[in-house]
Amino acid sequence: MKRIAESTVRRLSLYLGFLEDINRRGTTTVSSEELAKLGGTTSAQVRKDLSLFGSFGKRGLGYSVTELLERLRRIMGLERRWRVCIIGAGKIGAALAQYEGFSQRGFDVVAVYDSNPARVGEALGDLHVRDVAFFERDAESEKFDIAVLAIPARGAQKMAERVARAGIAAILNFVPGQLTAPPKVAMRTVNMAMELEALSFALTNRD
Amino acid sequence: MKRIAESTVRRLSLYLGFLEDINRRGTTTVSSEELAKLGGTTSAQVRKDLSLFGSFGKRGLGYSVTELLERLRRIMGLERRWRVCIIGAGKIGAALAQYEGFSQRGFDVVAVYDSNPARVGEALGDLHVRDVAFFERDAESEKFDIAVLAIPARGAQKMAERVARAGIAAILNFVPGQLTAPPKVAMRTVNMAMELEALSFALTNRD
DNA sequence: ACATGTGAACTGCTTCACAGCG
DNA sequence: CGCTGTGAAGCAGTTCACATGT
Repeated sequence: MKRIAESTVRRLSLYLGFLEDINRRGTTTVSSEELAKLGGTTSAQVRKDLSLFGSFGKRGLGYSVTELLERLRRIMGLERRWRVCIIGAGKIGAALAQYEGFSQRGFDVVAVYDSNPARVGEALGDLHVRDVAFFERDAESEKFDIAVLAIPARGAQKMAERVARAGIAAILNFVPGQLTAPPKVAMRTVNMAMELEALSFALTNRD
Repeated sequence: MKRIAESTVRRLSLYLGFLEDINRRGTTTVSSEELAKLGGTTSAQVRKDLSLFGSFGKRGLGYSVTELLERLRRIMGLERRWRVCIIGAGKIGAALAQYEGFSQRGFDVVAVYDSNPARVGEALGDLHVRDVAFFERDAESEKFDIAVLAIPARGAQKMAERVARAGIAAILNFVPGQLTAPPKVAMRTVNMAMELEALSFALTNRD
């Protein structure tokens, strides 16, 4: 399959959200123009994005909401559920562990780890924090698909490599600081400080 | 000033982080090649990014770490500190309120709001949660620069408009769902579900 | 008539390659 | 000589515009 731009993937994810709303409202048909308006883009962009994966619409009419929903779910890999482990039970890790939004979208947080003995055993929702020493053992039996890294920068690179060695091919990275994805691992980084700095830049350099 | 691409801003923020590390180590000079390696980009890209704002380097030698640090801080608007309020004291809002990374980078969380009476008054670090009914009154006297929205999707658009009307020109948006930035407001969105979906896509469509 | 699907044109970011200067 | 700064070239993503199918 041809390479898909990251911006396209982001938009597909957006469209999927819109379609879920639209479907809940009982609307059965949607045009590229309507999706474009919701997503702040153009109808041509929507059609181009979808056309990368096939022709799902009916000329003169638009797209069937349920059909497009199903197609997009398949494209995004959301026909199945994903097993997520969180590494780091600090403020952010703990908040993520209890965030309901994940399971609603098909991601089940099935384990939380920390290296701090004071935190091990602590309850987070219906999980309890495990010692990260057991991470490799568990990864083998529990088949984690995605690891969320929510630990301090120091030691994070080592941990990322442990994750990769344990056979996990995707990392969601909340580490504040430099982290290089191990080979063959898909990584997405969320860096709060960087987002705030972008706002600082925008405020400082407006018009 | 000419328009700066979002990708460029993200990289400048990265370079800034690297320079802080490098400076802490006592190194005084850095080349575009070294910054490129740290940031996973090319030396030409680094030079191009910096050249958008001036010529800070010395040919044959590289960049003075302290000078480039100062220049970048000025460019990013980080010579001053920014006053941040958080709206929503749920899991994510509470975690953000207590996240030390913000103040380290120049962002002071000075207030947290919630609409739920059960949460109002609760202590978060050395702040206590205020009733969002007082948001407008406080915004006037406390001069918030940036609002972090960490509330459910329902009602978020209204809240964004209250933020804008209160004269705050920047929003960091953690709302899971559609949110349109009010006119003249700079907004950055962090959507965890979208990041996970991008990983799902990558895992499903690899090679 | 209407909205999709898609080559072609366009825009803008990235990479190249080298002149310029310490 | 080495590394920056930068026009020019290359490439990727977006927008245009229209032929196509219903």
